[in-house]
Amino acid sequence: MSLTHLQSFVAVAEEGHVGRAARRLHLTQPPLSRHILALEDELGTRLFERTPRGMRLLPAGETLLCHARRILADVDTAVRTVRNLSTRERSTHPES
Amino acid sequence: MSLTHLQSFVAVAEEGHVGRAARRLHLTQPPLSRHILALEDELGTRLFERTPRGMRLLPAGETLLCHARRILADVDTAVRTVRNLSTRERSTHPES
DNA sequence: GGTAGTTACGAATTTCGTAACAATC
DNA sequence: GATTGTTACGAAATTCGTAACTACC
Repeated sequence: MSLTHLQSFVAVAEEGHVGRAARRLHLTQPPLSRHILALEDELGTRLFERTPRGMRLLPAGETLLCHARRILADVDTAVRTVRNLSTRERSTHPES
Repeated sequence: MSLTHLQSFVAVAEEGHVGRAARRLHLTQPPLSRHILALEDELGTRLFERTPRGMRLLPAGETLLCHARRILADVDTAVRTVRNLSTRERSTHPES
């Protein structure tokens, strides 16, 4: 499980389409498809139903989507918090 | 930023020592040291103070530690939730 | 035949571990 | 000189993209 896999998963879930999600992520279809397959393999269950139109979330996928969004948002918050903290520290106590 | 980097960070923070953290993670010191340096580089700030005894958390590191623990716990929960869900599904609706 | 996802496979990138280095007691 | 973290660098593993394949209308 990696953040890259989770980002890929959310993009495919939101687009319902590997091709569009790949464009959105500036990737090609095959690696993105592999991310989803790896995730399904690791979790031991299918996350999407493959339809002729694209990908539709299955119940396990719906559940993962909630968790994935929260995790990715928390990572974003963590990065921005620590960055802001260090910026403020630098402007308050300049060292040079 | 990757989950591997966050795991490495938490281990070093808890052990206060790259060598011990490396043993705990079944890794050698250099890659682990690089994980911390990469994290510090990405966040634009030092996370640890290097002492002759080992590594001591700086304020930015304390902040990140809270976020990192929560993120890693959420990932663990997500994996276990989806896995349990699929196991229950399989025993309730056997397909073969 | 067009649209979708997947597999094969070689190239590029990343990440690892050994060895050597630097710094502090 | 012993203990700590870091840098150099070649080897191993991962991940990418192109091309070819499969499946469904």
